[in-house]
Amino acid sequence: MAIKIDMLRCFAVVAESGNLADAADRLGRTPSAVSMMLKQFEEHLGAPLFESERKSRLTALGAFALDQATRELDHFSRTVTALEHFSRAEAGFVRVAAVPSVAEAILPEVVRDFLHDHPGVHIDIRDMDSAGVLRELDKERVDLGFASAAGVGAEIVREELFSDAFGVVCRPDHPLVRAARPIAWSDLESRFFIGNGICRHIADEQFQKIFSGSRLMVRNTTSLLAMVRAGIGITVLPRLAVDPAEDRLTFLTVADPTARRRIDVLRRRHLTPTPAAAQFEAAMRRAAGTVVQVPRSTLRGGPGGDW
Amino acid sequence: MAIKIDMLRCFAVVAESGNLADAADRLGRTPSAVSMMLKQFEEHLGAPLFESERKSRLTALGAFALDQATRELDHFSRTVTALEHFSRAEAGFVRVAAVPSVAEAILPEVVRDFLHDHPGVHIDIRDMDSAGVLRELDKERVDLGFASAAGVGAEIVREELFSDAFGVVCRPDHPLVRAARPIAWSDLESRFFIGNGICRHIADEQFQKIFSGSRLMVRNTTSLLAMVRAGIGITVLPRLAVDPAEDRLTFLTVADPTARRRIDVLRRRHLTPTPAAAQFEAAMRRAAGTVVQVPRSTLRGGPGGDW
DNA sequence: TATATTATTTCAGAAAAACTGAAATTCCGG
DNA sequence: CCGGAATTTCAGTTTTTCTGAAATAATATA
Repeated sequence: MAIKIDMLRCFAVVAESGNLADAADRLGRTPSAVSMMLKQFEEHLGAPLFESERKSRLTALGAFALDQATRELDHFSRTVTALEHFSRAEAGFVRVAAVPSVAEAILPEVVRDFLHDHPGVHIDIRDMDSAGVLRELDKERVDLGFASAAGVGAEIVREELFSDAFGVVCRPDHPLVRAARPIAWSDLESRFFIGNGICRHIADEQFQKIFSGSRLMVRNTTSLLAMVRAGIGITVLPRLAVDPAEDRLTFLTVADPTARRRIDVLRRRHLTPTPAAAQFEAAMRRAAGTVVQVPRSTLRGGPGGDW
Repeated sequence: MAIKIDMLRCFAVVAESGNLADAADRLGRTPSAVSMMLKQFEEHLGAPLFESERKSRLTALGAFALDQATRELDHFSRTVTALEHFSRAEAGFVRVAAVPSVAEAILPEVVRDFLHDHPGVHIDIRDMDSAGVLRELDKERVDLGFASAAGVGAEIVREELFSDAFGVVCRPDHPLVRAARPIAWSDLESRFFIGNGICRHIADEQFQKIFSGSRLMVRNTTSLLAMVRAGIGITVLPRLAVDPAEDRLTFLTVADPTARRRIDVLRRRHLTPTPAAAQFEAAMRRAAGTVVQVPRSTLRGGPGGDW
């Protein structure tokens, strides 16, 4: 019979206890089981480990074996806990690519809690546009992507994380605010509309006419919102792209129910995520259910944008 | 079920083989046994180790586990071989105390062969008188003693290793050589007898008279033999105290059959020797049987000396 | 796209290993 | 030398692991 970890453990406990009965107690076995295991170990080595039948004094071999066994058991338990921690996502590495609005609106909270719950995990986050997210994923440079990806390749799996409605963003003193009802696209016709990258994908024809007629196009959200705050005009963005705590801006619901931006979780197909990544994805899903105070999308495979 | 070394070994072999069948072959098991063991391991970790059912690509957890398992298996095998080597005395340490004649006549050869046969073993040898050997043994500063120890304490076990006859040592041109027959103690009466520490213990009364009447006493063998070579006189020593290759000296058998010096192997009682020490003792016994060309002692518990 | 081929898993029973409780043995102190 | 305590042995039981056959899944082939 080959030497097993259990033999070493058994021997070490007996050697430390100084007698069989206590050792058996500590091991949760009967003394006879312990005795037999010890005998096996001695038979394997071909020499006695203890001076006499009373297991109090070690032979030279016993002393050497105790030292070796102690080291081995320690090493083994480190290995096991390392494996367990990794598989329970208490250790590991998660690389995330996300579009800015996710990175700014949802990730911070999720990451804070996740780091707290999984002390050994490192997280790497990059924000970029949807195409970039797909590219990173494709090159296996990230484990998880959060983006609005309409057409993804066969190698990428896409699952909806959440969707948020588009709405009109304007100053609180803007005339539209007084309407106190969902805004129709036609309401925007007479207004100064600032175009942006994301609303380009809203399907509605009427809106598209307004969009293509806009005289100002700003691609960066921060700049875009600064323009709106300055009273230059209004724009249309998904809910999450605008900080709700920003009181110099108002987000107005639009009447068109199809105007939603959908964010997917993206993963490489046939590539099991690290346990840490799987846990992170789960945390993101939970957050998407609570943080986003909007109904889930009724629009499948719809358009999206890079916020 | 707890993680076992066998699980790690199984997993590592499969991961390296890239498929079950080959791995099962290498492990000497059927694929089904390997499959089940792998399943157990995965269940313990709670996550898959391989990407698909074909065990070719590892998941992130699998890669991590392979790394850990490889290290662990390596460590484990080192531990096992260390234990096995130690118990087979291929490694270890033997501390020996011996009286000079043993240290000079028998030990060199035994040590040479032993070191050759047991590459990992270290040997420490000290020569001293019998009392010193007992003292070292008592303090557990040596594993093995070779000495003539008449009265030993209860804590020391004594077993005869060999005995050699006392004889007369003189120059080849000494008149006694011409006698060509065993020397009687009476033959020494008219000779210049050089006393030494060991022959003090020869029981014979006639000899004791000669001994006590000697005008020169030399306690160190080397000096003693130098005196004999110089023609100052003759002495009486055990066979092994005189190098047979020394042609400037002759060793003459004495008639008294009880005049033997007995060398014992000494060990501490209730202290199992290290495997290395046990092996060394065995080697000494073999050597005592062949190197010493004298019949075994017929004298039990008899006197001895410090050579 | 169906089919043949190969690889893996599942299942049930067999074999091996480990365990238990009782009895026997050994050891140690008085 | 005896009595109690500790340990070992023994026989039977439980647990674990293994095997071989059949089922299932994946891949290659026609």
